[in-house]
Amino acid sequence: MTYANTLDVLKRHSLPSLVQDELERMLKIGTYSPGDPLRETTLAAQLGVSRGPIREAFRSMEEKGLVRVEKNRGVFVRSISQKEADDIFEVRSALEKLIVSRLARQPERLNNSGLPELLNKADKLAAKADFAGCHTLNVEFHERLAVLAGNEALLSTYRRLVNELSLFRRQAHASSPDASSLKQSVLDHRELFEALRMGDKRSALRVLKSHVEESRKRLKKILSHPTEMVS
Amino acid sequence: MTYANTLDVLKRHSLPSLVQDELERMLKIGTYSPGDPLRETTLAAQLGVSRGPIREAFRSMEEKGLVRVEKNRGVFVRSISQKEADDIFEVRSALEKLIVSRLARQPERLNNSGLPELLNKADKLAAKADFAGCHTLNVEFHERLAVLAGNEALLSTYRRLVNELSLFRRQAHASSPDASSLKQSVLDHRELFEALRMGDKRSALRVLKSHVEESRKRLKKILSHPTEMVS
DNA sequence: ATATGGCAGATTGTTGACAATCTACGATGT
DNA sequence: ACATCGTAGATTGTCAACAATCTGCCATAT
Repeated sequence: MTYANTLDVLKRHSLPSLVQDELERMLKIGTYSPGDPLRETTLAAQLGVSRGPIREAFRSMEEKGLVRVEKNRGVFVRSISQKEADDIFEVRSALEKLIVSRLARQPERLNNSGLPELLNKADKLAAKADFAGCHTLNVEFHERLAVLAGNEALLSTYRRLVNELSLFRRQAHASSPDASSLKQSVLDHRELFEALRMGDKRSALRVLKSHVEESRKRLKKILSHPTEMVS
Repeated sequence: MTYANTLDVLKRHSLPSLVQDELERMLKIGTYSPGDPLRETTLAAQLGVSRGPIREAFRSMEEKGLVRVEKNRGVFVRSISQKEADDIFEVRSALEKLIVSRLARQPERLNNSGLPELLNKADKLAAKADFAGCHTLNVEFHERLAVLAGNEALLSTYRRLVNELSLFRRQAHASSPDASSLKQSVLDHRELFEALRMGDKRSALRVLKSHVEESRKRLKKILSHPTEMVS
C-alpha cells in the first residue's frame, strides 16, 4: 500500500512540487515567519535536493503570493500589511457571497456533503475547549462550501486568498481566536447551512454578511494591540 | 537613454521574469495556440538562454493558469473548456461588482483618471471601423477601473482571470467582436462612468449587470459555432 | 495480420560547477 | 572619531552535462 503510494508520488509529482508542498507545510506550522529569508543552499541541504527544484518552487510560491523575491538578495516569507489584509479580506468576502449564492441555487449539492457531521464535531471540540481544533474545522467548513460550489476558478481563487490571509494571521501571532467567537462561528455556520439547505438565498446571504463582519472585526482587533516580537 | 534602460532592466529583472514576459507576449499575439507544446530546448535556443530560466518561467506561468505541465511529457499552452470559461467569467463578474462598488463609494478617484479621453478615443476608433483597436481600449477601460479601485488583491485577482479569459477567446478564434456590440460596449462604458462619477452605486451596478450579461452572451455565442481546426 | 518487445532519438528532470552580485568588516587616510 | 575604500565570504544567477523518461518505429513471434 504505502509502497505503491510512494511509487505513485514519485511518478506523478516532480521534485519542485514536492519541495513546494513541504515549504508551504513549514509555513503553515510556523517553521518560518513572515520576513524570514529562505536560503536556497540551506533548504537544498535540508531537503536533500539541489538548488534547481528549490528555485522552481520559489517561482510558483511567488506567483501564489506566499514569498517575495528580491533579485540577488534572496527569497523572503511574504509579510502582509494591515491594508493588504483588509484588501484580501474584502475580495474573499465577495467570493464567499458568490459561493453562497451558487449553493442556495443548488441545495442538493449539500446532501451528502458531511457538513452536519463536521458541525457536530466542531461543537464537541468547542465544548472540550480545543480551540485550535475547532478553528481548523471552522476553516474547513468554508473550504467545503467553496468546493461544493462547483466552480473550479472560484475555488482556486478562494484558496489563494485564504492562504494569504492565514499567512497574515500567523504574522499577527493570532494562532487561535477566543472561545466565545469560536462558538458563535459554529452557530453562524449552522444557521448558514440550514438556510442553504432550504435554498433560501436571502437568509443565507444575510447570515454570511454578519458572520463575515464579525470575522473582519476580529481581524482588525488582531492588529490593534501591537504584535510583540518573538526574540 | 536606451542604454540606461537596458542596464536597469538587467539589474532589476532576472532572466526568468524576462523569459516569462516574452512568453506571455507571444501567447497574447497568438504565436502559440492552446494545446501547443512549449519545448524547453527550442525556447532556450530562441531566447538565447539556458533551460533553467525557461523552467522557472514555466512554474510561474503554471501557477498563473497559463500553461499546463505534464511530468516527463512537457509544458502545453492551457486550453480552456466552455465550462471553465463560464466559471472564470462568473468570478470575474463578481470582482467587477466589487470594483464598481468601491469606485461608487469614492468617485473622486475618477477625477484625473483619463477615462473620458479613453472613451472618446474608443468612439473614434469605432467610427473608423478599427475593431481590434476599439476592443483593446474597451478592455483597457475595465483594467483602469480595476486599478482605480485601489485594492491590490482585487487588482491582481482580476488581472489573473482576465488573462485566462483572453486565452480562451484566442482559442475560440474570436479575435475581435462585431461592430454593433463594440459600439454598445462603449455606450455602456460611458453610462457606467457617469453613474460612478455621480457616486450612484445603484445605477452603476445596474449598468454593469446588463453590460456583463451582454458580454456573457457573446462569450457563449463564440462557442456555438464549432471552432474550426487550424491545420 | 496483430500483438509484443526492444531499440534509438528526443525531451524532460536533476545536478554540480562557475560567474555575478551583495554584505559585512576591517584597513586606511583625513 | 569618522568616512571611504576594498577585500573576503556568503548568496544568488546562470549554465552545460548527465540521468531518467517518454515516443515512435521496426523486428519478431504467434
